[in-house]
Amino acid sequence: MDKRPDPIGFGFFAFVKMNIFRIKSSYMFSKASQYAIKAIIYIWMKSLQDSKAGAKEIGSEIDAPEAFTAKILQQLSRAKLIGSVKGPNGGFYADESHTNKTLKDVVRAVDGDSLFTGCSLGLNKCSEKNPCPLHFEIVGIRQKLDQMLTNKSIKHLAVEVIKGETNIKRILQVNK
Amino acid sequence: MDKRPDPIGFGFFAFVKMNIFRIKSSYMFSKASQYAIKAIIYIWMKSLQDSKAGAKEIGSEIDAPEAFTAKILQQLSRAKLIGSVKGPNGGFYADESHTNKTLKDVVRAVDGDSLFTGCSLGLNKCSEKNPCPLHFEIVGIRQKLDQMLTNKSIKHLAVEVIKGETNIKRILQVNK
DNA sequence: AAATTAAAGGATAATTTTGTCCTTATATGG
DNA sequence: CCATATAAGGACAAAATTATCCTTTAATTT
Ligand code: FES
Ligand code: FES
Repeated sequence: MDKRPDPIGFGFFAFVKMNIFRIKSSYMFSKASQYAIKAIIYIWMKSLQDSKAGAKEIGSEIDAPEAFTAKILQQLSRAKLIGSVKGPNGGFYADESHTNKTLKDVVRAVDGDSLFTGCSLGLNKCSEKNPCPLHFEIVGIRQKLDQMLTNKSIKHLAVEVIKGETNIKRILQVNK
Repeated sequence: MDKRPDPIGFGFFAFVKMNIFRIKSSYMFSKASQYAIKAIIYIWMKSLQDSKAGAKEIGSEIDAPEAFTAKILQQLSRAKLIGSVKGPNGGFYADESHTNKTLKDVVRAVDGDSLFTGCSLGLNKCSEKNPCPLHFEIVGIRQKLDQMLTNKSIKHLAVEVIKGETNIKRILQVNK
């Protein structure tokens, strides 16, 4: 039976033995993937306006650390999800040759595909034959996520950001 | 190793300057949450058979490191998602007072609720008014996940494992 | 009451992910 | 060809997550 100090009556002691357990923040995508998605959308935005984007600019425009963003851009470039040019007026870009690349490609390039194919509860293998307790529920959800990441055109998402319908950057604390 | 097809056809150059970047493994849930989910299901299994489970046993039965599992069990216990008794014949258990606890409670107890309420692309706040490019697609998926984690009875999941319909432990490499 | 058992908790280590900095390679413009 | 700008890459640092070990607390059994 839990006999820890009553936070009201013994608030001081409660404070002393406060959070031993850190609060984590888990999301669907790793930070690297989040940055990658925002970066590639931004690159498409620039490319639609016939210009390239440098790593520094991208990092600052998507609220991501610049050097880390540069690493991620390398990965995207090596995976041929974007193009890159060195030197003056160089930078990252996307063109027709990249139009059929999907957000799923992006996520897989930086996170691998455990999100799509691994067992949600960490069994060594996701299997219909030996399903984990969440398997049949998770596969449906995962499939929806998969479809979304393959069907949504990155270019189109970029257009929406250009139109101001969606944001790629930290929301300012203006609204209530 | 992820070696996705290179549509242009110069993949072998890519091979030369192989993976500087580590492959990560991102899942929907953190490892801590995965262990927590499997642990609470196991505890229910034991409780349905009128016995308690110790941290060591639980760790070994769900293929999780024992000491780490013990930490997670502490969190579940403090969040009152399970009960615990010290001393001989002690251990962790679940009873009627825990029947209305959900897997969502479990995930939130160990991972917080950024998975449910945070922006999938890491904007400081998920908002309909200032949505990120994935917002309207993600909310649907997230809601499905949320519903699943609140509606599936943990007790019932335990019954399924008891019946052998699902697994909580590493799948053996026997099947093909 | 004493011995025993198991959870609670603290400290710390290992690993992974995230982030920084600096050097090297290379394309561009002059 | 030379200077410059920018991506590529390597090495390293910081932070977060995962993992281990040991001490303390509290039940239970004898
Ligand atoms: S077996 Fe766990 S998600 Fe498929
Ligand atoms: S604003 Fe990004 S998920 Fe809602």
